[in-house]
Amino acid sequence: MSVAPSRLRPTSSLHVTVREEILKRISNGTYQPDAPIPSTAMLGEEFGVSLITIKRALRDLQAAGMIVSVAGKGTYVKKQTRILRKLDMTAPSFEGTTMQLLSVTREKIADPVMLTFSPPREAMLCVRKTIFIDDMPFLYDSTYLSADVADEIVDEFSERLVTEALRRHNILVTNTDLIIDAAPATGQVEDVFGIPTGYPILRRFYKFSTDTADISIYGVLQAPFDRLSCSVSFPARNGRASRPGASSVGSSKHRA
Amino acid sequence: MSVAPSRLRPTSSLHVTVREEILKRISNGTYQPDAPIPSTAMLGEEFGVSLITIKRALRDLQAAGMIVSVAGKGTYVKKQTRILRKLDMTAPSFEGTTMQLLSVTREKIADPVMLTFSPPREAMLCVRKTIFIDDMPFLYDSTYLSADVADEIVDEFSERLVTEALRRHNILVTNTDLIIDAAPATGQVEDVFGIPTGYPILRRFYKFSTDTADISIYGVLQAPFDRLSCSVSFPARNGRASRPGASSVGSSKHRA
DNA sequence: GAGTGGTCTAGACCACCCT
DNA sequence: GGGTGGTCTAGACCACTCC
Repeated sequence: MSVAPSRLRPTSSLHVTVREEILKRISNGTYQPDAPIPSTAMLGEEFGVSLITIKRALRDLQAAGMIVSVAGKGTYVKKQTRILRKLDMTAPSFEGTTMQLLSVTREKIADPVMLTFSPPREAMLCVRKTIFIDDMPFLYDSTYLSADVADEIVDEFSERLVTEALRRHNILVTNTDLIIDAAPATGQVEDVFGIPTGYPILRRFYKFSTDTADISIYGVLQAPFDRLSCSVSFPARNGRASRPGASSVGSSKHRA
Repeated sequence: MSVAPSRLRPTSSLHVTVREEILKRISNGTYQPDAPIPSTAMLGEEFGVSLITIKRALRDLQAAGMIVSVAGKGTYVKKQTRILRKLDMTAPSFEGTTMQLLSVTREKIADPVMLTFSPPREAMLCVRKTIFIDDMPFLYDSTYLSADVADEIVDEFSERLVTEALRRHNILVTNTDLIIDAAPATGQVEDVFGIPTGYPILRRFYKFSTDTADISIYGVLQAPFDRLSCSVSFPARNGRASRPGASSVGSSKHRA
């Protein structure tokens, strides 16, 4: 948007033109955050296009996280608030952090990304929970534990962050492996965050190796793209390296 | 999909049922990678639903990166090949890496995420390029340089990776700041990768500080979610930390 | 009950590809 | 020319919210 506007002519299809016009109105403040935009009927009349074309444009804007439609009420401009977190900061405990246990099951790890950690192939204990910040769902966590050692600390995992739970049991994390990727929302994450299918998600797969034999923790943290991003720093790549993750980029919120 | 199938009844709408059925056929091999699936007309007949319902389902599958539709030809199952890269590994130079310069412009940095690096507010030199691996576009790079110092090395930047160009000029990187996030594809990235609007993108914002005064490099690397993911490791979080980024997760390809 | 968004349908035109 | 996907239309039903 900031690049190559190319607003010479309606570049292509009708619904794109409509979408970009609405986007423009959001950018320039014609449509205010948290306020409803005109109904599909009104927009259809204004633009002189059919309803489904309007709806198509709105659907795309929803997929881009710009608006939220509530059936029976209206369509609202989404207020953008994103949290920036340090990657190495595994136990941040922001103020206002709460969590809600969703399920505890026995499952084999099937996710192809997580399999690159070469986890045990047996069924493991799987704890799923939602992490809220200021009563807004920000993270969806799936933690996998070796089934045999987990019984005594499973309660801990359902109320605390993984790293916090480990620390409380005096288990030392010797190594943290992370894989970060993006993915379209599917299944349970859609419900947890109330987002449409295909909505971009930031995923952080983790493997915590510990000094205690047989205890390795695997899992994924997932967040909608507009809620969370993460930062790292690598000081002095040549010569002697120092503490990883010490960042000059502070943890903060910013408008996107 | 691997979680909570809940296939008791058609959970919800028709297009969802159709989508999941097609997804199932892709999973179980009924529809093979790189092979065309039946036309919308045939699918519509088979499922006994209207064409636009089929098209809706296919559009969602496209947004999820499962299929590719080519107008006038057909719809194909996408072969999943993803590259895993280490985060700290800024100059990998894989075999088969080529790049194509797209533009060199003077621009102010406007992206709100990049502004968290607090870059200079003046117009900077902006070099945009596409990075190919095995003739497939994998990365879209936008690099911002201080306009005054860049003239002599701008050619370098258009043919090489940022870090390589710096090394060739004996400029030492003293600090690397990264911000990783996900975002829906918009504008130029859609064209570069041939992906639809809203397609999940993995973004890696970077800031390279150097030992040479006044030279800091800012930029973004963007890749479709199904092409690239990245890994880091943090050994020994307590006590003395050692080399950052030394990873037990190898660089490799895997099927998703 | 009026208004909203979500879904579904039947039918149409176009641009494109392949034969 | 026949097949494909992409777009657009008009019209309909539903579930929901708000008054």
